[in-house]
Amino acid sequence: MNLKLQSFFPYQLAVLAETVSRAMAQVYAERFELSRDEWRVVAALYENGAMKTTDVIAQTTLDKMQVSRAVARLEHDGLLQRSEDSADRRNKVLRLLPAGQAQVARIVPLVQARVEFLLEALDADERRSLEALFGKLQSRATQLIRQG
Amino acid sequence: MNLKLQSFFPYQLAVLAETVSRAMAQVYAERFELSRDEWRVVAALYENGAMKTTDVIAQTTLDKMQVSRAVARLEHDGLLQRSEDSADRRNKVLRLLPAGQAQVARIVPLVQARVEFLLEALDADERRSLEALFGKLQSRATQLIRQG
DNA sequence: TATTGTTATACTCTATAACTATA
DNA sequence: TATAGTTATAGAGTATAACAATA
Repeated sequence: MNLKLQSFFPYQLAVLAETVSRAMAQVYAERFELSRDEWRVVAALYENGAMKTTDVIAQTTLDKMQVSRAVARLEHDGLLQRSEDSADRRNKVLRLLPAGQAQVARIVPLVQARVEFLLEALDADERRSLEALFGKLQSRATQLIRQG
Repeated sequence: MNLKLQSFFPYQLAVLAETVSRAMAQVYAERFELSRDEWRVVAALYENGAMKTTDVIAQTTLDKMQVSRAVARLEHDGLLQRSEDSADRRNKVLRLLPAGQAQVARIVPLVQARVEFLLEALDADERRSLEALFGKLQSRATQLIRQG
């Protein structure tokens, strides 16, 4: 193994993720003024319909504070609605408003086109292989963190 | 393509990179109190010996402000030495001091062991393939950013 | 005029925990 | 007592640009 940053796996991964993340943020942040956390929240709601805050947290890798703040801003901007869950009044149920739906509907094809552009570089085998490699690495990295 | 975050490529990549990055930071940050930027600077100097600031910038994806601040703290902590370049007195030449060398020498094997643990999940073919895939994706992502 | 590196400033993110309300 | 969600606050990181020294 080589410490030279350019060939050091964690460095390559960090640089690639940062680059891809910026390429996506050029769409949802620069053109649509959403933060990354706001984008994750609306993307989850767009895909799943109404969700409880706890489920959004589970699906987005955001913590409750990040979701709370993203939701407050999205509600203020009229993109989503927050309502109580009659089954357990500690929960909040989140739902995109029409303006939010429309906003996400404008963003999604642009973001998908960018992802497609990235993945065009890979054939079907390579895409499958990438997915498998990510799965293995993710599970090992999670193990490392747990061990501390 | 699927917008569902869990199967959305940029999301998987961001989560993986974040996890790996934390696993590495557990070593250099929690045990050795270096920031990510400081770690990149000392790693580059450890690998290459004395370097001009501009070369550190080129090799670390950090900008001049990040390097300037990282270097100021590393110098304050007695880990590196900053001196002038007689050929062009605008440049600063950076060099690890013995204390810095020793510090990095303690960190490197721990970090390498963690990377080895991650990559153990992959056979030789898979490692090569990962490297190739990263290269293709990085070049496409950079293209996207340039286009804006 | 352009480049290297430092400093200033404002802004955003993050981490931790205290707090309110419900259960 | 425990959980869902909000608020407070301090610290870290980021972005932009002004600036001094040198070329």
